[in-house]
Amino acid sequence: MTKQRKVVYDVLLEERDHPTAQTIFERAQNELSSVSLATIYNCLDALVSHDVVKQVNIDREPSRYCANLCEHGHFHDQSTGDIIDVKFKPDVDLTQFLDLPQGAVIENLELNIKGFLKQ
Amino acid sequence: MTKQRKVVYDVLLEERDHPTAQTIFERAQNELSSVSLATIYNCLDALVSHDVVKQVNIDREPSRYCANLCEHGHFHDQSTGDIIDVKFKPDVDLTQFLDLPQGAVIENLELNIKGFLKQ
DNA sequence: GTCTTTTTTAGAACTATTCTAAATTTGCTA
DNA sequence: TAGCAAATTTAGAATAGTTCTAAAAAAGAC
Repeated sequence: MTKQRKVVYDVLLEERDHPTAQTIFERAQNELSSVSLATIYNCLDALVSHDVVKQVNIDREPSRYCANLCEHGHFHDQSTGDIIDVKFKPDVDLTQFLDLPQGAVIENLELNIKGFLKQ
Repeated sequence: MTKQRKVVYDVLLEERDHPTAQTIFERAQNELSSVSLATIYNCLDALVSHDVVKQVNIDREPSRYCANLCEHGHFHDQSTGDIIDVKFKPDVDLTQFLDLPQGAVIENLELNIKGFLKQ
């Protein structure tokens, strides 16, 4: 754990708004002005591959990053661009409502919803 | 409807294997050797924005395209790279199992599952 | 059939991300 | 604490999927 990784992780814990690498870079510079964008990517890769951070991809937009580890989906508000965590209701296993191919073993489930918030 | 758009659409109807723009380009060249990659992208954009074709994005891999219009998710077999359509069981509304933000109006729901097929 | 609009095309440009290679830091062992 | 190997950081170059540009071609309306 280097100071760069700590700063990146702290940025993600601070504001849980699913920032992009570029936004994380800008916030991290406030703590550690010498940090480089390549390092932000390196740190995010390390955190993601150690399952401490989740990478959220919606369409082909820049990846966003999220320190919420419990299983959840994402609601993408198309009027504001905000991304909001969507919890599954207690004890719900979504896969039981799907016609999965025979023998399917699930490693990862990703649910992205686009829409807007009325009022 | 131009001949290029027809060819692109026909390619998608022919083999329902979720090809990338590059693959569609290669297949389209068999029918219309003068077609360009930019045109493939243009045609796909037109088809997608007219809701005749769906664009499927998984991680940050190249977009794939799909002529299956009924609501479904995608199973991404990590050993073969194949993408398999996953139907929802009859009369299931996945959103009723989610804690959506108040006032959420859904325009689009995307479900991507990664894993592999045992045996 | 002419005219306006749309589409196609090739190639340049763009952008998020990854790679490279040198410099620095880490952390182990003594 | 010093020395050393391995890992990490850094700046800048490179990459790759996609989008843009502007000229040529095609489509469709009248």
